[in-house]
Amino acid sequence: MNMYDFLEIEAKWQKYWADNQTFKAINPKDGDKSKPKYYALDMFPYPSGAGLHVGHPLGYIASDIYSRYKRHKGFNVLHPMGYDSFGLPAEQYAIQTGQHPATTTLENIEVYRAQLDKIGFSFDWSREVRTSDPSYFKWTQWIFKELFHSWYDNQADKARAIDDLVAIFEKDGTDSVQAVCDENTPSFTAEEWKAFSEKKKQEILLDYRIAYLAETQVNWCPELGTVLANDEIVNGVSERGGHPVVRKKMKQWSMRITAYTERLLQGLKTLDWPQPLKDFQTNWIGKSVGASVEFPVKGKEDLKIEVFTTRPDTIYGVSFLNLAPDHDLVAGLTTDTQKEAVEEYQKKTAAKSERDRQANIKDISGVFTGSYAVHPLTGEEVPIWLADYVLSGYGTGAVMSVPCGDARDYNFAKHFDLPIPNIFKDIDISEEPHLAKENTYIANSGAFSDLSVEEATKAIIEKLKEEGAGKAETTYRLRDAVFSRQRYWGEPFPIYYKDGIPQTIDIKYLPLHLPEVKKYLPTEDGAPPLGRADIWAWDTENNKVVASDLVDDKTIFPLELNTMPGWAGSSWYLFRYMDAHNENEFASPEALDYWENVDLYIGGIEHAGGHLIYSRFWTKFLYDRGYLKVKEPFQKLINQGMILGESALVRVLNLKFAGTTVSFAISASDYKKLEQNKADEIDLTPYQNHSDFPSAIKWEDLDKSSLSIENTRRIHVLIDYVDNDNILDIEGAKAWSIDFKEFLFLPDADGNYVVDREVDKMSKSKFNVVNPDVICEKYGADTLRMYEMFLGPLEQEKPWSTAGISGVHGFLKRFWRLFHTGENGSVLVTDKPAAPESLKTLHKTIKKVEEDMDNFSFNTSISSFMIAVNELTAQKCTSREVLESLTILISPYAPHIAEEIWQRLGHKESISTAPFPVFDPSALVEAVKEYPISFNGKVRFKLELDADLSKEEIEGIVMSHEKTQAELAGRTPKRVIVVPGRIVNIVG
RNA sequence: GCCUCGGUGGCGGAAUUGGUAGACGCGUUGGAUUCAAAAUCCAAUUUUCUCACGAAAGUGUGGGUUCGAUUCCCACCCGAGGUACCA
Repeated sequence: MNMYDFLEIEAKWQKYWADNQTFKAINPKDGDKSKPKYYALDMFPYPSGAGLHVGHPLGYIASDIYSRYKRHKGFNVLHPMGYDSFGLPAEQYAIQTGQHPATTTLENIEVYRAQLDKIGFSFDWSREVRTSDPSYFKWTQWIFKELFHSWYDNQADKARAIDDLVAIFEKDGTDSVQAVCDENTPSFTAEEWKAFSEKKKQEILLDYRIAYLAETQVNWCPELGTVLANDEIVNGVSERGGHPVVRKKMKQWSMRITAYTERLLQGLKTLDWPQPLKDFQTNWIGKSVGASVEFPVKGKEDLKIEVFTTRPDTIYGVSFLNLAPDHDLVAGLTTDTQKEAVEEYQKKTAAKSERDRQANIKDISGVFTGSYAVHPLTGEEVPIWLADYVLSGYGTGAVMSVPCGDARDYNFAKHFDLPIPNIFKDIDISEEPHLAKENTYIANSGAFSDLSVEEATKAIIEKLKEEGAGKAETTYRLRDAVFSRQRYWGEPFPIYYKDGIPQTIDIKYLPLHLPEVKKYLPTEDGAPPLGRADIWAWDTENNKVVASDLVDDKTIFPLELNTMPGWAGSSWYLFRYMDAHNENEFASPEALDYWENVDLYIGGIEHAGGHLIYSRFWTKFLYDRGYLKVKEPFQKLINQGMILGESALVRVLNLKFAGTTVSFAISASDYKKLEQNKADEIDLTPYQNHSDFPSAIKWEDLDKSSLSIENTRRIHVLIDYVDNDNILDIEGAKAWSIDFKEFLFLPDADGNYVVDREVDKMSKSKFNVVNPDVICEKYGADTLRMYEMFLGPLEQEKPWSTAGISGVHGFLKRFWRLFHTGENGSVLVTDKPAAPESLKTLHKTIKKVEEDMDNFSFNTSISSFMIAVNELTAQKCTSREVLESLTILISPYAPHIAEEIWQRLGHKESISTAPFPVFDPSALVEAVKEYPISFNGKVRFKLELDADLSKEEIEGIVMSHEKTQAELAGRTPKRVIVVPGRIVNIVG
């Protein structure tokens, strides 16, 4: 009786929390900030059809523990959850089945919710958001409109309303404007501006808008029928599905994120993010500081080659120029004698895929154009070459080659026997180039000789400026973000086209709902799926969507057919949670002011280049336009490590006989021999004598060539059929899957078949997925929560293994029993003062748990809980004070059992309202009383002391102690080192 | 190549302003309880030598600083992840 019945307890409290809205966060009235706020957020999931496995909740459990801890600490905690519910898988499924993506998405969300609920999270579900919900994407469309109606003013270094720009144009034309805009934007006077037609004006403004429409080179994926962002492409193929991607020019919506490069970079310094993630974003933005330099072409004075360099100090070391093979000027530079070679080289490079170029990174190739450039400072002639290591997409697509100071230039010069002038003082470059900048002085550089690298950089840029041959310049790798997707299941743009010019739809008429289509594929002539919609035109008189064939381009106009990318909805969702049901604003200023930004954000590292950059961009934009008071969305961020699955593999060898094949499940040693091409060492008698070997097949017919690694494969088997010694339950596996039925298993001498084990991402195809529901049913959610934390540090990748779970489960049982020491297992607590040793146990645990919380080191807290429960059990502690405090400490980790015990102790309120116990150092005084003493680092003995004494006091006691005196034997020590609470060393 | 993180028992992992390395858990071994099993409890468990008392070595390798180094410094080895002809 009174057993720890976790199933009943957990169901009971999950219902209680839901019924009582225990975790509903309140937005205080009138901006009352007397209670400090804390915003803990998880990266919201895309609800896929596969449901959750034990890896998914890891981060949620961590943020939940921290949220519960913060509630105990008196914070007003916002801890919401929602779904990133627009996305490709639902659309692919719709294409295959014809089912509307909204339907499947809804079903998946229900499965997710049921699974999440079983784990006992303290989410405030009243604030749930779904990016595909019209009440949500209304505001995504609104933000797009704001981006469309904004431009970036470099002088103010912020985004401003486009109306401001129009006013400036009307007053001064382009003269006083310093904006981030398209390269070929024309200059004009105020008069010229006023004279422009409305269409012309709109076209010009489009060059300035932050959300703009432009003909851009995009990554087109024919297989998926859509463009992809750079971060959606991995190794030249699409991240999803692995389809090939080609470059193509298309008219696309883009986001002028490049306006924010510097601020995105600077902002990183203010964030408490993991270093690898910051480094990733720094590289992704890819800032290079240097100079652009113009090299006139000899004999063609109108032609100038602009190069970008980060090392202007080395300009006297230039011995040739290198252009990208597809550089615009190549045709004009090539002489007749070199024409054939150049064209062949261009063809060769163009044919190389991204992959080939990466694979052949060591191959040096290039071709001379026949032309020469004139060095802007020395006037010397330098040959112009083409090389495929120069990329047209970066910088100016041309480099000044300084072989003595750059590895690629050096190798190139050696390979083609070009001169390698040395411009470094006292440095030998005969074997390798000199790349370092530190302690380096320039030589053979005219007036700049003897300057340090740093001095020379400045002086040479100055000189180039004087000569009109160059200027200081900074380039970035980050490009503007393509914002159009040729998909159905995404946010429609609030845009229609009048005379080819995009117009926005007023907020009053938003959201613009997705139209119904019969098929979710692109149209036959290549338009996006929305091109199939019968009702998809905008009636400007009645302000509503009408049938597409009514378009007359007078009052009824075509609507945008593209939809927004996945990152649109996820870039601002953190703000919607603050005021999730606001129908008039994306969130009220009061709510935004109160909750500010996310204090703790937990999620995977895979969003480093996408979501986490875009959402910083939008936050800064909304800040510029006065909607937000914060400049960054996520103050602290933790990347939780993935939980991996352990999979088991059976090695199968297909032996071919005349006309048929027999599949053997072979031993690891035979497999290894095949791998090492030592097939002749394999003993074939067990194969031949296998009891199930078909009698109809003659062994003499064996095709010897089938004894090779090519005829093997490894097949995943459900891990449940494998024991701790990796021995396979052959009968079980055969009954489980039809594949295994036909294999002839070759057991070892002891009759066991041993499988290979591998640790890998959890996936259905590997049969290594562990479902949290199963764990909850067998051990309970509290055990699952604690065990996931106990596996190891949060940030670390770790394999899931059910082996250790009994330890945590056993702890919860002992915790339960600690209270049920009364007659017949009833709860027994007393109000008598607690024993000092019990107080010691308690306060040492409080201290440790608080420290662990500060460090997000949840795994070590669990160890101290285990120690505490063991000690208190041994002490037969029944003190209410001690046991209640301990329950509060444990409750963030194991909330269900804590609530149940809390109630059994006579409390009416949820334990989540209880204050966190206060640490009392005096309870620990006795705990630290042993000081080992050493003399000359050799002799040591222990001395019992009281704690909380000063160094001097301890030293006095130590020195006068008889043991010390005996040890010293009349000698005087040189030094006595005292570390309070630790150790005492006496140095002779 | 570069960047980042890491390397501690049979396993997951503790321990950092330098202070008794191996907490806690798993596993293993032995024992108690039981007719038996499950469950529970107790004890041992870094390695080597020793019947034992005990001794020595020991945190990837080699050096260094220090009375004292898993921790700090230098050089190297190995592993994981990321990234790249980025000028």
